Amino acid sequence: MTLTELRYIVAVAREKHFGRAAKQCHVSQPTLSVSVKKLEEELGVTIFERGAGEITLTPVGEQIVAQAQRALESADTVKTVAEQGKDQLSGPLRIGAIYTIGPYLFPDLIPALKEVAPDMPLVIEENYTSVLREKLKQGELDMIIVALPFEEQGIVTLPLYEEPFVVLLPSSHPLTERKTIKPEQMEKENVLLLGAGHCFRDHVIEACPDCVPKPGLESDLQHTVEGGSLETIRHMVVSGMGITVVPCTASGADRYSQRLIEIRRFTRPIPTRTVVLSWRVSFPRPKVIDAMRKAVQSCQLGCVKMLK
Amino acid sequence: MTLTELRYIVAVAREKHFGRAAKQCHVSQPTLSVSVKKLEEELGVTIFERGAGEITLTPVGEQIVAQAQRALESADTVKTVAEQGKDQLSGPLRIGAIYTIGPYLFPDLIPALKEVAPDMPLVIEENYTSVLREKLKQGELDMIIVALPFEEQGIVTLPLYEEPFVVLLPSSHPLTERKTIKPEQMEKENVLLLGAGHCFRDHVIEACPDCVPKPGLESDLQHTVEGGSLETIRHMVVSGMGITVVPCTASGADRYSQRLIEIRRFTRPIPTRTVVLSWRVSFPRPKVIDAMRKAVQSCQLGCVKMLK
DNA sequence: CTCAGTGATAGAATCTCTCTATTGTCCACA
DNA sequence: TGTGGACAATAGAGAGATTCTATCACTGAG
Repeated sequence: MTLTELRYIVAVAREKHFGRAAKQCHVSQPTLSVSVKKLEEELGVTIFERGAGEITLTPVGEQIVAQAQRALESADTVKTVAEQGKDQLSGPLRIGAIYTIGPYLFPDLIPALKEVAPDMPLVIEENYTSVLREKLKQGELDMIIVALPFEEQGIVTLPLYEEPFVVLLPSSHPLTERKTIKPEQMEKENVLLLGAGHCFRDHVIEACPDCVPKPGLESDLQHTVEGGSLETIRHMVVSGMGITVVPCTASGADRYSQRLIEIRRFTRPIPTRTVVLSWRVSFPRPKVIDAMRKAVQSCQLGCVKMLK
Repeated sequence: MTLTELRYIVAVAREKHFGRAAKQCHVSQPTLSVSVKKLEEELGVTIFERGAGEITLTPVGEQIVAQAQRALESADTVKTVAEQGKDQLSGPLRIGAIYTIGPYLFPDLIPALKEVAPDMPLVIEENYTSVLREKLKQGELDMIIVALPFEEQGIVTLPLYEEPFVVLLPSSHPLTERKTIKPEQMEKENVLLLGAGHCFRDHVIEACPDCVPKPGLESDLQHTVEGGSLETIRHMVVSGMGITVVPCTASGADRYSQRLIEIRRFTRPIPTRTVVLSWRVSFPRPKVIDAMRKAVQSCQLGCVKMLK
C-alpha cells in the first residue's frame, strides 16, 4: 500500500470516473486502473463496483476511502510540520557556558538572542568546561561558550572575543596607589583563586605564576576558595581577605561602589582569555550559529575586544 | 514522501542506530541512509543529527517523527478496515422484489437471511419489475427478485423456484364443484386482474387468454383493479365481485377460512411463473449471492417447486 | 597506530511505476 | 440490427526508483 494508491482511490471515489480521476491525479487512466486493482488485491477487498453506468463504492470501499483520506491528511501534516519547523530559529536551543562567563554574558546575550530569534526557546546551563564538553559531545547541549584552550574532535570552535583580566583590590590596599599593576607586584599578596576545574583558575596561575604557591608546597595563606564563585571571591576581597584577578566582565564595575572595591588594569602585556563558541560539526542548524554570533557581537560588554 | 520512508525514520528514531533500524525494516543499512536523506531533502529539514556517538533527533525531527507515526497508524487502519470489512456478509444489502412476490416471500426470507448473515443489514423495496430493473442497473439496489421473462444486459439472472398459479373463488361459486379448473372454464367469468405494470397481470393473460377482453374491446365487466394489490383482489373475490388467479404463495391458504374463499388448482398443464434472483454482473459480493440462494431455499413456501 | 563500529557513497541489478496502444463492453442512435 | 462513442481493462515497453553489495570516511578504543 502506498500513499499514491490511497490518493488514487480517493480521487476515483470523488469523481466516480477513472478518466477524470486520472486527469486530476495527473496520470493516465490505465495507471489508475492498475493501481486501484493492485490495492484492492493487496487489501483483499473490492473497493469499487465498476458497472455499466457510474462507478459505485462497495460498503467496505466507502469505509476504506474515508480512512484513506484520514491517512493522507496525516501524511500531509508531516509536510506541514516540516514546513513550520523549517525555520531553524524555532526549535529549542540548549546553550552551556562556564561559570566564569555565564553570569556575566547571559544577561546581555539572552535578550539579544530573543531579538534575532524570538521563537527559539533557550535552555541555559552553567558548568565546568569538562562537563560542558561531554554534554556537547553527547548532544545534551547544542552549543557551549568556554575559554581557550579548547580542542575536541568533531567540535567546531569559533573565537568570540578577547577578554582582559583585571585586579580587584580592597579600597584600602596599597596597590590601589598604582594605575596599572604588574603580575610581579602581586607576588606577596594573598591572591584568592577559584577551585580546581575552573579554567579561569588556570588562566590566573598562567598570568602570574609567582602569585600562588607551587603545587605541593605548603602555605599559611588560603588561596583557593573551593566550590566558590567569582562573586564569592569578590565579597571576600571586599572584606579584606585578599586580592584577586577576574575577567573584566566579572569586575562588577557597574555594581560596586569604589569605596568598597578598587579595580586596576594590568600593565601591558595585559593577560587575557579568548572566549569561544563551540558546537558539534554535525549540528544541523547553521542559522542558529549565525544568530548566536550576531547576538554576542551586539552585547555591550565594554571592556572586551570582539573578534572578527 | 512514501510510507516506506516514514517507516524508516520512525525506525531510526526508535533505534537511534541506522544498522539496527535497517535490520528491523528488513533492508540494508545503505538503503536506510539513502531513503532518510532523500526524505530530509524533500522536506527541506534535517531530521537526524548524525554525530560521532548516538544519533539524535533535531527539534523538527522529533515533531516529524511523531507525526509520521500518526500517519503510519492511519495507513495501518486502512488495512484493519479492509480486514474487518472483508466479510462480504457484513455490509448492508439492498434487495428489491415485485409486489406479487415481496409480501409473500420476505416474511420467510428475511429471517432466513438473518440466520446465515446476521451482520448484514437489509434494505427492502417492493416495486414494479421495470422500476426494480432500473434501480438494479443504477446500483440503487443490489439484488432483485422478479419473475421471468427478465432479460437485461449486464444483469445475471438465477432461477429460484417455479410457482404454480391457483384460482380463487368465492365459496358459493359454481366452479368450487370442480377439483381442478381448466382455463377455458373461466371464459365467462369476471376474472379480476392487477393493473398494467404488474408482470403477474401478463402471466394471467398468457395463462387464460380467453378469460379477459381483447385489448381495445369494450366490456361491461370491470376486470382490472387499477392500483390494486393481490390482497385487494382477494378481498374483492370474498365479496363476490368475481374470481381471480394468483400465484400459490399469495393464495392466503393459511390465512382465510374456507367458508369465505375457495382455492382450486389448475388442471394440468398448470400455469406457473419462474421467480428469479438478479444482480449486476459487477456485483462484487458472491458470498451474498450464495447466502441469498440458501436463504430462499430454506423458505417454507410449500406450494412452490425449488429449482436446482 | 591499528582495528572495530558506524554511517555515507558508488555502481549495478531489479523491481515498479507509468505510458501508449489496444481490446472488450455497454449503450445510444439510426 | 448494426455502428460509433464512451469507458475501463489489458498488454508491452521504457523510464525511474529502490535496493543490494562493496567500499570509503570517520571516530574511538586498546
